Amino acid sequence: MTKRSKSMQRSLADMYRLMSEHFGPTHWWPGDSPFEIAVGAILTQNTAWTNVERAIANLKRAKLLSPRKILDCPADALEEALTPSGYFRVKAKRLRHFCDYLVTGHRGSVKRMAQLPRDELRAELLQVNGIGPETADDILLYACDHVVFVVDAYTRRILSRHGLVDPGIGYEDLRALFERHVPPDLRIYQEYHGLIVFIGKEFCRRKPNCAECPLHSLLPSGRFGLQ
DNA sequence: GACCAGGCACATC
DNA sequence: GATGTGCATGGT
Repeated sequence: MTKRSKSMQRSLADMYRLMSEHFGPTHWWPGDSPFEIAVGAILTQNTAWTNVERAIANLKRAKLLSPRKILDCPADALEEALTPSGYFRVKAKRLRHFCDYLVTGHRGSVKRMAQLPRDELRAELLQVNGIGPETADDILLYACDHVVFVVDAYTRRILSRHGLVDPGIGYEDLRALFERHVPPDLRIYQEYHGLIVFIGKEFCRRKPNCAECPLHSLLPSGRFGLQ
């Protein structure tokens, strides 16, 4: 292992420890079933989680939280339920595409779908219109218990602000970086992403609050205040 | 009232 | 292959 690689390994371990000490266990991702988790992954695309919660509550109230119910229900009823999560027309379509895939390919069962090997399932999910790399990895990690590192806007922002990666690093490169340097453990990967979301929301939005951030001590000297 | 949020597909160059 | 644009709501 190269010196550079060891240093990255240490930085990512420090990051996890600091976040973990600050927040304790996050038990991320919320959801009563694997299917609900997958639905949340689609609905949270470019959207605040609070808005997603309302939409999921609507789906539950309308008894629509199952793949076949979603496929059977009229488009406008589905869109109405999804309204609070924003982009409701796009998301209604994306949800249908996913449900169609699930019913056609896996008899409507996320559990059955999860039996596929990780990379095979990932490739299948990426073929579904409306599921990109982050959504696919959310579903793999939290709904299917596959060990995969989820990269999101916060992950890229936090690592680049700490000088660990180039801000323009691509999704797959950043995922590979984590998977090379963090030992593959399901609970740790689930927690790691959850902690990044917590940190991101609290300290690392467009107007970052680095002074209060538990990761402050990891900032390379001279970078503080340059965000 | 402007700006922003855990993306993604599609058009255009 | 990079870059731009539409999609929509609710919080700050």
